[in-house]
Amino acid sequence: MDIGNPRYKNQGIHVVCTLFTVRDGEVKVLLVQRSNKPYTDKWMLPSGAVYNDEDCETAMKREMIEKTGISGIYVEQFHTFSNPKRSPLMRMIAVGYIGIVNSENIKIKKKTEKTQNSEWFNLADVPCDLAYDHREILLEAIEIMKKRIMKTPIVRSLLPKYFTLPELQNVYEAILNKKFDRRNFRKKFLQLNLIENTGLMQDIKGHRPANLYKFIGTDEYDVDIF
Amino acid sequence: MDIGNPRYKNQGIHVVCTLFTVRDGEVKVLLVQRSNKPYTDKWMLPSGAVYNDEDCETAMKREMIEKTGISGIYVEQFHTFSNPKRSPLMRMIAVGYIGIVNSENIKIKKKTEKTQNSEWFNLADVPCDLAYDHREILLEAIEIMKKRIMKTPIVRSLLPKYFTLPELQNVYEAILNKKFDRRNFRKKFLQLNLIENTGLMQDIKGHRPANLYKFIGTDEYDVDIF
DNA sequence: GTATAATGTGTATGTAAGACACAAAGGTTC
DNA sequence: GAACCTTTGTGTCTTACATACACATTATAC
Repeated sequence: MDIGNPRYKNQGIHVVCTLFTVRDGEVKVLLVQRSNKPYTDKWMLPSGAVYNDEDCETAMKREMIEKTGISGIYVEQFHTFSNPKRSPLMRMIAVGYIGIVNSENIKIKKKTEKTQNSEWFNLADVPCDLAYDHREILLEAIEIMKKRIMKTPIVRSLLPKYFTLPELQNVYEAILNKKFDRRNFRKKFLQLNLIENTGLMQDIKGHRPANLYKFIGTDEYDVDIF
Repeated sequence: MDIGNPRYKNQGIHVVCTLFTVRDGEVKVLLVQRSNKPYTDKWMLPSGAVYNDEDCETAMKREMIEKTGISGIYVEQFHTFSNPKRSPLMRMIAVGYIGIVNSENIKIKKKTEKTQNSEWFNLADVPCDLAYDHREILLEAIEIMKKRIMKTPIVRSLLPKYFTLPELQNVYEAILNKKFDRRNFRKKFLQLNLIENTGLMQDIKGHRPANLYKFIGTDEYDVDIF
């Protein structure tokens, strides 16, 4: 192999993470605000270079810790973006990941070496002029997340360890932006055998408390609190 | 951005194509045999470097023409492989694509600048010691192809312009390695509204000829005959 | 104890999937 | 041309799943 061939010299590999959460019935995505050139002050999806001794998933998790302080997230690769003009600096492709977390107990870093701020944005409030091609990446991630939400364990990490069926239903309704019949939703989800009733009750005032459920099996996707 | 940082210097981007076909009721994959180091004489999936002025899909199609002479194929990205040790030469990630073609009328190049041979292999006959991590890539591609075969237009390119329903069923049976009931298969496929009866009849001797069908809509995935 | 606010439950209907057997078309053979 | 061979083409019944829909229950607040 002709490593120095100018046709494919100076290529770079980035990872980019679209991290979603649901709070107050709204789907939100985590963005960070740049402090450096290019795209100074623009918002972007958390992203960064892959080191030569890492695979992309490892790099993505390291970047998330460095730029946002969030660790232990479950992510899935969804698409690799390779438009040759996507970065003005150099030839850079981006391997895209999707993640979902329960943001209730997560404190995000606001300021880091390369970022001046970080925020959860409602999808409707995301600025149009994200850095690089991150708007395109985000739009594709939203579509794919909707498709996967019914098919992969991605939703586990959105809920606390114990949750009620109405809470679960609210999450699906927020993400898919549609309403479900309560009886049908419960019937369908329960027969999937993914969750079980703990026998515990929700601690709430003002109305009948709901049963608490938990996902059957692993707790491997628990999110560490930073 | 610190372009010269040794932590992410000298990275390379490859594309790799798992091109399937079905012939004589068997699923086959196209492999090429290397002539250069490393992995001299080993078989591999067609693959190559992405140039700095191309996106990955363009590079993949160019590589296929250069290494196999096959053009005009429809492909879908499926996964990016990034194990830091996957290439012994340098840090190299591979963006993986899946394609399917009707190989009946395709003549493949046998010898090129970097390859000494190319062949369609039955899946059971693929050598275990493919170059790089191509065995792993192939195994993942097979799984994903099986899932997508029912959901994307990928199967269009496997059949000639006009085909019979039994031919279509044979293709699905070969790929999924299971038998379908003829009546149920026809009922299901016809109600998808993807194909239409042309009114023409198959030209065959020895038994009742079948109706010829065609895919509704575009011919955009026609494969050029080289 | 009465009102309020949410949870929890069963049935009936429509739609898609899966199992299953025989007639029809064309060619070949005698 | 009659009988036979090979493959295509077709309908119904059963089962599972998706959808539509209304009322009783549990707790708190007043």
